[in-house]
Amino acid sequence: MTISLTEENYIKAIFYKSNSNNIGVSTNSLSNHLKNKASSVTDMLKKLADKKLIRYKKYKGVLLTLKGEKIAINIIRKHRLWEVFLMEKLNFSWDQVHDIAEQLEHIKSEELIKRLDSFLGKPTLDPHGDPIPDEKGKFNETKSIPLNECKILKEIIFIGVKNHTISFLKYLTSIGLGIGDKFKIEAINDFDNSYQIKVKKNNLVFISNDLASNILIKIKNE
Amino acid sequence: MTISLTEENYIKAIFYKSNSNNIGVSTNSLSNHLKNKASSVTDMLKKLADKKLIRYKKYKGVLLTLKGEKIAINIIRKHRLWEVFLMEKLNFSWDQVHDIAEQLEHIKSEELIKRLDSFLGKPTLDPHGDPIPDEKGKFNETKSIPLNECKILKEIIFIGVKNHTISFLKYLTSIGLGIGDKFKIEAINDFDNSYQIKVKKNNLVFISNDLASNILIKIKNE
DNA sequence: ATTATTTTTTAGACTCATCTAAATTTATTT
DNA sequence: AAATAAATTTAGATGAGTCTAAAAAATAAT
Ligand SMILES: [Mn+2]
Ligand SMILES: [Mn+2]
Ligand SMILES: [Mn+2]
Ligand SMILES: [Mn+2]
Repeated sequence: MTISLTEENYIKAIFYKSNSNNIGVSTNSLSNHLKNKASSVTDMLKKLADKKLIRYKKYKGVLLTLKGEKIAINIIRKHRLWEVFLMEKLNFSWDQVHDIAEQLEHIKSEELIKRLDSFLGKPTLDPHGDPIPDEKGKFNETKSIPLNECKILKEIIFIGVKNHTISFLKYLTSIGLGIGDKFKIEAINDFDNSYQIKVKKNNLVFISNDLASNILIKIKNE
Repeated sequence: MTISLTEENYIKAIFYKSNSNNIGVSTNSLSNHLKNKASSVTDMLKKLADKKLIRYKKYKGVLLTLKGEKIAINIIRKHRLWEVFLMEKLNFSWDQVHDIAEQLEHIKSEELIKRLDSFLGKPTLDPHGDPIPDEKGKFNETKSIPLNECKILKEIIFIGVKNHTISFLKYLTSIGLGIGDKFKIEAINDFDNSYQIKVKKNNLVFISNDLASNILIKIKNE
């Protein structure tokens, strides 16, 4: 059975929109995510259900089958491995890799991915701190919290981003923040819940609560 | 103007079928090459002509415009760079790279190709000895002759293949022949125009005329 | 110069992925 | 419990890319 590029993108979208609860993904949320009309989504859901990649009940939302989930995870694996390649080998910046990986993730060759994985040293995290599932589809999730949930002045490690837009990533770069960096919360303004942090020897940086909610961290020594 | 993957494959096919003489490529030859029906080819030729990528006169065959040619050469450049990547960095063998490169050549990012080119050390030849056009589209052709045109017992350098099928490439590998190898013609059988050659310290290998016609060589010290 | 053959184009149909507009179902308010 | 609003599906249409069958043009053979 062959799966088209379009079908792959639907499968991936369903995976991303799936909650850990067993509640089905709604047609509208897929419609928004994929920027297709809801009626187009319905058409595709019927097709994916025929192929046993999803479980679909009219009006009731949709869930991936095991088969569908495997496909989704494999695409994500490919996407993130290519992102590592683009960053580590071709020196792209972390805000440039996603769009190109969106294309590369659809290249069909299991052997290619196996070799790419080895070539890159079997990385476990992509340039944005997201875990790369292994060949069997296992994610190695490191638990993190958004910076704005941290209410104490602590030493912090920056381990991921919730927002993946180019402008957000570029902004973080501009204030000297990269994945793995340690920084210190110097002050929390309890009026607007904004932060002042100090990255290495840089000056203090002001971070709005909105920004802080998209910065995923781990508290040092914990 | 965007060019679809399908259109790219037609443009590439037209480029490959173009003779150095200014004779148009026929509908049937494209039909054979692409394994599409002639009627489908005609449809696409109309579309490509509308986009000014080809010059097309009904019943008269087709020629690439300068614009079309540029696109064709760029696709070939991408294809061959990816082949080098697959072979040099991911250790694929020369018979495995083509099919994957057929997919990779359609990835759209000029920046990606620029960086890939640098990463690979700006190679000028692909794994099959074919020239890689530079950023400006210039090919650096090295002149070669098919082995079966060489009628004297000489020292030879193997510099390319005319046939790119997996089975042919695998066979060459099995007799110890790889691009750049030097070998000596030990005998030419004038009954069937077959060859006996000696690769390095290996035993003698018998090469049929048919095989020899697909082996591109350069005579050593000439 | 006709006739026959081959090549190419046209006509009409199909699948995939999408859309708009209308109908239907589900959820929310009164 | 109706009425209203929101979400979802159905119906019908479109463009890209393909196909088969038939018509037309170009070539080759008599
Ligand atoms: Mn990404
Ligand atoms: Mn990522
Ligand atoms: Mn190739
Ligand atoms: Mn090649």
